[in-house]
Formats: sequence, structure tokens, C-alpha cells
Amino acid sequence: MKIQLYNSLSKQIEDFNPIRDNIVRMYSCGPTVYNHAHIGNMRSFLFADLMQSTLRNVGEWDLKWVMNITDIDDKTIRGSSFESEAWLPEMGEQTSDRLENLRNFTNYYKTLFLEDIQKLGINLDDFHKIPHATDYISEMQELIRKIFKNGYAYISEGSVYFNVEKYSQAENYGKLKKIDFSNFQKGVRIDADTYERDDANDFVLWKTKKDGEPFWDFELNASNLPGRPGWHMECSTMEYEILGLPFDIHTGGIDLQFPHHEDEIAQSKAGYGIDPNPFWCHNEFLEVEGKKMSKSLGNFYSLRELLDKGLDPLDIRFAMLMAHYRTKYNFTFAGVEAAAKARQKVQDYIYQLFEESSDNSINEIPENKYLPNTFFGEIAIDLHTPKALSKLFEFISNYPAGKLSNELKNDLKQVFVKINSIFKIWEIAPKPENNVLIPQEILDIAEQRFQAKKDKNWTLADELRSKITQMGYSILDSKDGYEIKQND
RNA sequence: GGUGUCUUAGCCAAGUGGUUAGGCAACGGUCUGCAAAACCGUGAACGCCGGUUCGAAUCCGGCAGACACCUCCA
Repeated sequence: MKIQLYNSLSKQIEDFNPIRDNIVRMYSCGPTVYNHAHIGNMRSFLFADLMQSTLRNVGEWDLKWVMNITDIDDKTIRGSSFESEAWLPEMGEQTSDRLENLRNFTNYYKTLFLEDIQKLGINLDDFHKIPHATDYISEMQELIRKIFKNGYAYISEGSVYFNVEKYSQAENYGKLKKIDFSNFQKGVRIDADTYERDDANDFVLWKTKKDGEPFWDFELNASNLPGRPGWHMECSTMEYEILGLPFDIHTGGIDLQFPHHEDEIAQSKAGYGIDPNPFWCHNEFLEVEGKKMSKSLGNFYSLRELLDKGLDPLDIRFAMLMAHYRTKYNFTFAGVEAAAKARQKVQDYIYQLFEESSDNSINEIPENKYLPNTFFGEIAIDLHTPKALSKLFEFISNYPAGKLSNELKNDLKQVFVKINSIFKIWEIAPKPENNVLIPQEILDIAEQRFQAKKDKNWTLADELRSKITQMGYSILDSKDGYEIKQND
């Protein structure tokens, strides 16, 4: 099926086709591994996952997905420094080798990050590669040399800067976002980090080392500039090295449009001479209870904290997919609860597809109502999960599983396999046997109650039922028996 | 300060000129000794003020509020 995507460059929805070889090459800006990723980060990665799984399963393209791990920046350096309060015993002993400390520090959070996204249903096998910035230092240096040689970079006090002014004369700087540089807020740009630039708009390609920081030697213009790469370098370099330019789609949070992505374009163009990719796709932010997530408001959540509160990560996944990726998503606990119920409703429907039913009266569904047509039709237009889901729920209520012919049930099982290749939150299988062990004590009380019911001793029956409820179980009566269920 | 986005029922969330989005909750019904579950059904909305139009949630203007970028946050 043809896929259409909103492109941040053109600000409209466009038909998507890969540039070459019938393979989609996609690069997603990954996390900086200095702390537990928060649920706002998670939304970005869920969006990237939705993108890749839709392109594969609905678009039916082969796909190479790359997501970087930023393991060198101010925050990771600070966290791994000798004075760091963020150093944890689990990271091992700090050594005199600062680079090794950085590695140990970032590896710790990288591992947790990969665990987190897997809990959210992201499959690591779907990645072509998850490269680390520090594994591409010499390649980044090579790109800086190219940019320098082409005249778009200058050295100042041991750092290398990109000359935005000069680049703007040859190229459009501001493709993703129009920035009016004359109207920058006055006064706030003067900080310790920016004084040595020629122009406040210039950004750093290579940052000279400070005392106590890990660094790499860098030969440029016949002098050695020990230091480390600027933030934007890693993406430009790894895209080129791993996917090749141009590649197809670049994803990331909307906040990265400027300066990060704008600077990436400038670097690739100024160094490699190639516009890196035609499709830029950005997800909107997540808010918590209607407010920006922030530590001071106490609404700053990592995935782990939410799981500790007893939330199911797949309910969180579903809750986020119930909103469109280009709108702000308001994360609330009530919202996750609603998503959990809605998810279960679909799951129950799927279970029923595997059951025999006495009524098989529905044996035909009009094409324009048939689930795969309505559902994937919506997904294919800019990954519109909320619309697609509304079609799904409509279908479920119009065509109850218990009335479908066996043939339709079998067809639908395959449809749900495909739907689930994107949503990844359901089991496409018969309902598992209730194999939770019910304690004998509960069984006894339940049996007593059943007897009391037979005797029409309602008072006793109700008493025994509330006793069972208090013990964490519930009784589901049926016509001539009952079932015991453990409460969640 | 500049620029941009957004404001839809109790909650979440689609909808860009006329036709039921959807989910959760609520309410009513069927079933049941009563509940629960399940199933069926119901109501309720477009931030405020003005304008354009036969007709506005949708287009235009103003106001209020929220958010974002400009400042290495996804």
C-alpha cells in the first residue's frame, strides 16, 4: 500500500518512495545516555518504531533503521567525571582513564535504555545498527576536515566552528524552521560557552578539551586540536557512514528541528556536498496532566517509575498510539487506564476469533467496511493511528466475533497479525487457560457459597462472596456454576 | 522581546465549510436471587467576542489561556 508522510521540509503530506534499491533507509535521533530516559523520550522512539513497522508491513518495503546513542556530550562528561555525584556503584570503579569512565557510565544507561524500549514493544532485531558516537570519532574528524577544506569552518581558540554566515550565502540555512536571527532575545546569548565564536549563530564542530575531560587528538590544518566532537557531528557522520547519502527518512522530536537538524543539513551539505535526506519527520511533545514535564512540577517520569507504579508498558504504548504523533499528547494516569481497558476489549475480541460459536450468521462483509481496508487505509496516511483505531472499534462493534463465519474468523486472525505487527500489544492466539493457582482455602469458601446459593441462603452467599473479594479474588457466576478469578 | 503551534463533552482524542469519529467514564436496558462480567442502547462539545457565508468546530480579525523554538531538552 502507498504510504504518505508529513514532511517537515514542505510542511505537507507527501507520497513516500525510497530513493534507491527499493530499500528504505531511516535514521532516528536516539537518546543521550546520561540518565534514565523519560516518557517524553519514549514517545519519540515509539513514533520511530511506528514509522518503521508501518513502512515494512503496510508499505511492504525492506528497511534499514539506524538509531544513534549519544555517549559524548556535556552531560555524559559531567556524569562520568571524578567529581560526579551521578556515578553509581553498578557502573564499577572509576579509573584514571577518563574515556573508560565515560564508556562505563554511558554503557550503564544505554543498557537500561535498551531494556526500556524493549518493554515498550520495540524489537532490537528491527534495527540495522545502533551506533555509538564515540565509535565514529575519526570519521567525524574526517567530515570536519572536509567542511574546513571547503571553507565553511574556522578554528578559534582550539575549537572548530561552522561559519553559518558564509554557508547562508551559498545555501538555505533555515530549511526546517524559519529563524529570524535579528530578533534573538537580547542579552541571554552571552554565556561562557559562546564567547569565542565569530558569530553567535555559529555552532561548534569540534570543542577544545577542558581540564578533566576525555578527549581525542585531532589533526587539522597542520596543528593538533585535542578535544571532542560537537553535538551535531555524530548524526551527519553516521548517516553517511552507515546508510550512505542521501538516505530516505530522518525522525526525531520536534525540538530538534532547530538547531540540531538544521545544522546536520548544513554539515552534510558543506562537507559531503549532499543534502542528506528528503523526508524529515518530527513528533510533537508529550505533556503530563496538561503541563510541560519538569522536575520542579514533580511530573517528570521515567518509564521505570511508571512501571513501579504498576502500569503495564504495553498500555503506555497503546495510550501513546491513541493520539496522533504530530499533536501534543497529554499523558495522564486516567488515560493509560482507559487505554488498558480499550486494549483488553480488542484482546477479548481476538480471543473470540479462536472460539467456536453457535451463531455463524455473518459470512460476508462489504469491502468498504472490511477491517484491513479501513484500518490500513488510515495508517497509510501519515501514520494516523487514532483514525485507524476508531475504524477498528467500529468494526468490532458492528461485527461481533461470536457471529462470524469460521472463514471470516480465520481471515481476521491474519488481519490482526498484521495489525499487531504495528501495534504489538495483543496476543493473536486462543485465550490462555487460567492457570493461576487458586488456593484451596478460596476454593473451599467458593464451594460453600455455591452450596449456600443452591439453598437460597443469599445472606450467607453474599457474606462468603465478599470474604473472597477481600482475599483478592472474585467470583463470576454463570448459569449452573461459577469461575474464580484472581484480581489484578 | 521575536516567531510559530494549539484550545473539541466528566477525561482522553479525531475532525479544516453542510453528513454519528473513536476510546474511557456516566446513565438506561437484557441477563442474574442480588451483584460482577458480557451484550444492547442513550445523552452530552466545539476557549471568549466579532466578521465572512444560505450555512462556521472548520475561513478571517481581536482577546484570553496553554505550549514550543530562538537558549547543545525527544
